[in-house]
Amino acid sequence: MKFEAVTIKDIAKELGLSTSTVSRAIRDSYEISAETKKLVIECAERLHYRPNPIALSLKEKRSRSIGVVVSEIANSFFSQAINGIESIANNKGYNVMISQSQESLDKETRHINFLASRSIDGLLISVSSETENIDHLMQLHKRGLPIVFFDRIKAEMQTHKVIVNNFKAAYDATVHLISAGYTKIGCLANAEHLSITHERIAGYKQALKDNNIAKDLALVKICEHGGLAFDETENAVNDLLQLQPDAILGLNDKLTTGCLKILQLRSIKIPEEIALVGFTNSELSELLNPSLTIIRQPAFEMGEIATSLLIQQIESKRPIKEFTTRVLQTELVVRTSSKRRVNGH
Amino acid sequence: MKFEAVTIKDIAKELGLSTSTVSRAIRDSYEISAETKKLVIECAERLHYRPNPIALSLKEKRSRSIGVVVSEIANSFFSQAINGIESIANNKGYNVMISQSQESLDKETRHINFLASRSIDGLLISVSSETENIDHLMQLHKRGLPIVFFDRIKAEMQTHKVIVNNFKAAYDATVHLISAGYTKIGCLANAEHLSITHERIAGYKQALKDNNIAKDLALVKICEHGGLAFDETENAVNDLLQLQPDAILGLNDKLTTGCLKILQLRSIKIPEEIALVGFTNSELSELLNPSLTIIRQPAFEMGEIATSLLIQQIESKRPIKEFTTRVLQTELVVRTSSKRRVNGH
DNA sequence: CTGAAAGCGCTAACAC
DNA sequence: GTGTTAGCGCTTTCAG
Repeated sequence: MKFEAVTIKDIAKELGLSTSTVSRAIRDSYEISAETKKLVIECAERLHYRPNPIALSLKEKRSRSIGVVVSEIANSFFSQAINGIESIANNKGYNVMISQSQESLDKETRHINFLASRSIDGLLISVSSETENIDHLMQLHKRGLPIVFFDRIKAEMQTHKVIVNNFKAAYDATVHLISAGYTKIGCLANAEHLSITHERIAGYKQALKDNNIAKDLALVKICEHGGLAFDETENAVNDLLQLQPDAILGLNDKLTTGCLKILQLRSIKIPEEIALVGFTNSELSELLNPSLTIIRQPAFEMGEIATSLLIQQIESKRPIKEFTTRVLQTELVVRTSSKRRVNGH
Repeated sequence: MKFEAVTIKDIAKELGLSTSTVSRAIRDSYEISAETKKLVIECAERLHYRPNPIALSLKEKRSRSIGVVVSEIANSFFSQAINGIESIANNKGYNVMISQSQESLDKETRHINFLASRSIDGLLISVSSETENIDHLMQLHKRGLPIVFFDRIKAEMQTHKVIVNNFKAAYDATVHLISAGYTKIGCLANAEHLSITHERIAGYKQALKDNNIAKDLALVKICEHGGLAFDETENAVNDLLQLQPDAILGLNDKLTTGCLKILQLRSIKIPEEIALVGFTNSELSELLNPSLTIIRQPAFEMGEIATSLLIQQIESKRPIKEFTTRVLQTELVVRTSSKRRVNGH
């Protein structure tokens, strides 16, 4: 059940040439006569010859492919980012190998090692919500694997990073809620050690402070699994509801939609009884019931930029010492779910 | 900027052994003394040695990895299927390489060739909506690459296939609409030559026939891009609306949600003015406005089954001659968007 | 029990 | 202009 490819050797045998001649002819080397070239090319076509990149990788220690690790491809933010990644990568002749950590450090580690050992030329990663320690990345990085972080970054590592202004995004969303008349604003966040989590929580808190609203720490609920475990989200929302907030801010995609679902299940009217605003890139957000006020990230663009930086680093002759952190802006799209509150209710 | 991995050679040098001894020690060969083994293992750990699968692939002509090609990972059906694929594959020690064709034959072909040349052991594919001719697949298949189709299959190729009962799914959905009082049912379909398209259209037509509703061919609108090009969908829906249907059946995910969006834009009330039912696996379908009546496919399970069949074929000693086509059942989830019609309107 | 050597597909000195 | 050879990392005869 093995599948045997045509090799350079087959062509050589067929034509009574040496493998090196064939190799050179195929790569259009100046040392080969036009005649031989024609012969070789013709024969290669006839036999459906395809160069074996595995052999190439072995030899050249590079593969013109880059690896991507995200927590979940079903997440619209990540699938859009991946599209951005592919658009640049393909454009520059790189292939993209995608894998998902499912928010598990173990899976993340396994995928990264797999990718690294398949001799990818570089890695794009948004770490899992379990990833506190990044030894698994550090090791590869020290050995020279170019790595670019996007979205969920780790400060410890000296590399290029592409993020959004999470602080401002959460700040603006919170201010929007406040100015729409909401004052007791709950917050659903994922794992605490993630960069995006504390930046977003910080923005939320600052907005409360700037508007003289006493911050109540109980109103911030952490979901370690970032919404992937529905039970956890449900408990968090239920706990939050005990405190009778008049609005909820979802700090990521799955938490926001999960919250919406729970509120619907409990027949809680949005925004009459409680307002809902959240981070999400889902194209369905405006079609939801009610249409959702969201913070949208420039996912596609983030993918593009991260990939450009990565490829630039891969192709640079000298080791790069100066690393940039690109910070993009988010967009607040106001819809029904955070409609201005009429007084009293 | 190259990243040098620790090789068996480094260990050999470190310990003053030959590479073959190290190789055998690492693979726990009976020929190696316990002492040497301990030494080698210890040293390998210390240097963070990882075997190089590229070298292995080159040698063994297999890689314990399988390739997956789908049209779009952002599609909930496919992302769920991929989760099913990964669950089985990882379980059996295989890695999964995912790529998306974006409904483009060209991209599909490039990805497949890339995967094949990376010496994947097998391929799982749901073809793009542009894929009529499958020479690119046939070639690899003839040379012995195990291929399993799922979802969008091609009859020409003798392989395992995993699909749902598309005919019945569309039939049942149409009957449901009819019995809810809708009689002029429009239909949004993707590229005509796709297996899923004609099976679903056939089911739709049969349901009309069985209920003595004259079928009006104009009510079936084809979208070549399967909903990926919003303009195309918009034109199709607008054309359809000219004919004043009282219900629309969306034959895939993007077409269904695209249609919902257009109806909302035009402030057409669902289901009062027009009912909407469609194929989708999105977890948001019940949260939409209105909550959507859907046909849900067992995506995860399809991924699992397809992967089991593929791995079984990969690991089979003798070439497989008998191929199965597994047909799973879909589920019709009735919600508000196809609520029973009150007479007159 | 361990080492030397060949070979997987390909490229790149180095010959001639 | 073309052939020979070594080597990328690893396994696997075949010798010792």
